[in-house]
Amino acid sequence: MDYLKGLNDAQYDAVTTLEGPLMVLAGAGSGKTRVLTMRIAHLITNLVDPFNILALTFTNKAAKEMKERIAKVVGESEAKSLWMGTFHSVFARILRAEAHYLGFPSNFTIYDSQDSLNVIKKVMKELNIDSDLYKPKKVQARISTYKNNLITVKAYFNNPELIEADERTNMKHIGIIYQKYVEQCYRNGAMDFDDLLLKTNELLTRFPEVLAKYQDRFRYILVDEYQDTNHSQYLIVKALASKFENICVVGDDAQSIYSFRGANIYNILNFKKDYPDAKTVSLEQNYRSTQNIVNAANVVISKNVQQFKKNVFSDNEEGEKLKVYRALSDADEANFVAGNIWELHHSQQRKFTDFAILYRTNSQTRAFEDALRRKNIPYRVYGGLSFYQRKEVKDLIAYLRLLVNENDSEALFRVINYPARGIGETTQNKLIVFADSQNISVSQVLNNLGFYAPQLGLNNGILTKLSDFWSMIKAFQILLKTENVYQVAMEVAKRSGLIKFLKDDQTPEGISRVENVQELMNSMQGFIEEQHQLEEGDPSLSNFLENIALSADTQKDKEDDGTDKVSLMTIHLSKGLEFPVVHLVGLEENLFPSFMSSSTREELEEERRLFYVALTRAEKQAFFTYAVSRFQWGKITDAEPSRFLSEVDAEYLEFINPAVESRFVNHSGLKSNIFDDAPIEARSFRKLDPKKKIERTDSEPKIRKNLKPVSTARIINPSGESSQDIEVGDKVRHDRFGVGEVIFLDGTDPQNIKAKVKFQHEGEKNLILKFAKLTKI
DNA sequence: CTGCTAGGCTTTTTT
DNA sequence: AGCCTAGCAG
Repeated sequence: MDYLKGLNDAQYDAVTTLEGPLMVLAGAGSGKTRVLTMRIAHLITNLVDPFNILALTFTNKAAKEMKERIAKVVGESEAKSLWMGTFHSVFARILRAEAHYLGFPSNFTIYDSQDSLNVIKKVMKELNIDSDLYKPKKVQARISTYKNNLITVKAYFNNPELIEADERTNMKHIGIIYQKYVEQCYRNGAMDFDDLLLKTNELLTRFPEVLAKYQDRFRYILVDEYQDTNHSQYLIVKALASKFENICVVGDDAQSIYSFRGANIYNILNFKKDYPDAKTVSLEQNYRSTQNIVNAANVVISKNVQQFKKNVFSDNEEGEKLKVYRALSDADEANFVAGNIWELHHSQQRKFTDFAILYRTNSQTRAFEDALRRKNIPYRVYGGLSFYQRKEVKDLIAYLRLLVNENDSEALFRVINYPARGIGETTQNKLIVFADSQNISVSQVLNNLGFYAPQLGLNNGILTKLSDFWSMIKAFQILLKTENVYQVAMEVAKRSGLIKFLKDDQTPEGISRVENVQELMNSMQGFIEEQHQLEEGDPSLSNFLENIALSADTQKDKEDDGTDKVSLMTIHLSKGLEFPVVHLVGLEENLFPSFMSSSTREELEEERRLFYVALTRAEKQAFFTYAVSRFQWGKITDAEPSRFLSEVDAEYLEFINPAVESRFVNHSGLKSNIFDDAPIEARSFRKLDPKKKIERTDSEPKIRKNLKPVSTARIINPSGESSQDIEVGDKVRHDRFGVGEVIFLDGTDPQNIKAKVKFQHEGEKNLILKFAKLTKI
């Protein structure tokens, strides 16, 4: 039982309490993951069959990592039969097995948010509902909320309060949209993310024999990140655990950051009510961070009204103060961060993997990518628009989805005229209207085209095109019976004309689209190999599709080649991770806290928890940055520092721009005075004479002027202006290729000079001077 | 039916 | 800045 050594008392308690309900309140950095893994390992060494253990995590990544760690303790073969994964993936699997109970095909398609939004838009169009009044995104959010609270269409229409509420907000058609949307999904043989939970609930409630089966199977249940479960998930867990009550939930109310998708913090706050006999263990010692970091985080989170009393502390060194950098622009901010990383990489011999750049929104990524690239710092962006959400990738996937589930009309109409084959909107609408009128799916119409043709009102030319398209799909389906996923996809890409269509576009974007499709093919081959290695591997197309529907991070894993890279990600994605040095950037009002979340106390508290999560990722050092103005939404916007900065006690902070520090200390109560918008040169004068503040607005145009060079000067190349005279023999630096020497120049037209450069690591390259971003060194 | 352009609109976080 | 749509020419 080596693994029990080195646990503190609370951890030991949590690991060894195997029976009965248990709630582990795990403060940030308190060894939560360790406790969870050890607990599972302990169950298995105490002869609990892994087959009877269900562990629900928040991300697939967390599941994968935990499984690997467990395998190290109890061995590969034992770990294999564990059920571990996200709610969505675990219950998708169960739903496939039991789909017939619910009248769904077992090969149902899983719609991601994008797909479901498309369906909602179409439904609204059919209903002739003004999408200006009913923002599809809002409608989608509303429907999602209903589903997550188990309010089915029927329940909705039986609940006058809900209907009234929607009427009050001028959305009285929500109900009918909801209904049509659900019907359409059903007809398409598709479930959206929320359905995976909702239908599981339906399955367990309506069919006691199914419930009994899974209750017996999952005798020991563990739920990680319990504070982020929604009502629907809560009910599933409760139902499954109700027989044996061996349920262990782990979480931290201070880190609940997903209420926007229905997470209900009361699930954890009320655990004791659900299980009066529940034992509670609090893990309060933070092993991760310095005292300064932990204390600063505590101060901020204490501003929240809604929380458990907890005393998270650190016995680590006091550590450095948290540094604050005030940037002039987003580009300046990014340059500072990149420079800082470079600095620390050298002065402290830190690896690049030691660094994380955390931001509130994905759109902030770009500036940092630019800055890092310019300094030749390797980095990796997590999240963002996933590979599988790219248009060209989704298009090919839509073909594949159609092969597996031909009722999926979302997929069908995505590809029926892509690449263009003369089946336009008019034709498509006729098909939809007709199929609707007969209450059948479009694929059924296409399957019996000859029979329905007279009623469709289409000319012979179009009918031929339709039947050609459909026989192509049918041929693919037959192929699927004998060939593997990769071969089928290849055939689809070729025969559908997709590849040719993409290849015709020789712009850089077009080329990268082809590469992305290639990449998708590669990932299929990877998938096949992987599945063959697994004992119960399933290399089928439907399994492939399920994998990519439920894991936004499949492409991340692939990129995870263990090389030394700086991590860039949203704060949400950083939950559960830790880094020696964290840069928390974009600390500005309306960005963080988000302008979408500053209206109610609840929203603001969630933003504050988000800040808490971000800060507690840091082990040794934390840097805060904010920009005084930011290029965003197509224009330069002035920004004020985030309120969270002023919520951190000054004793934990150190300002890197000295002028700002004195201001901060002097007027720490008056936010508008703490940070000002003036350019640096002006600042030193003003500091002495506060009266000059009146001129503040006058100085704004100046900032703009000053700003531009900062953000663009280094991106835009001296385009042929020959302002940068590069000659043979010069030492130069290139963004991507590093340092090299110019060995040959060719051409007289200044717009078209070619340079042959021998790079230290990359060898010789021919570059067009105009485009290559070469800097003389 | 397709392909192009100009103009309008909306900007969070994710399984 | 990017995405989507409407409108128009071929």
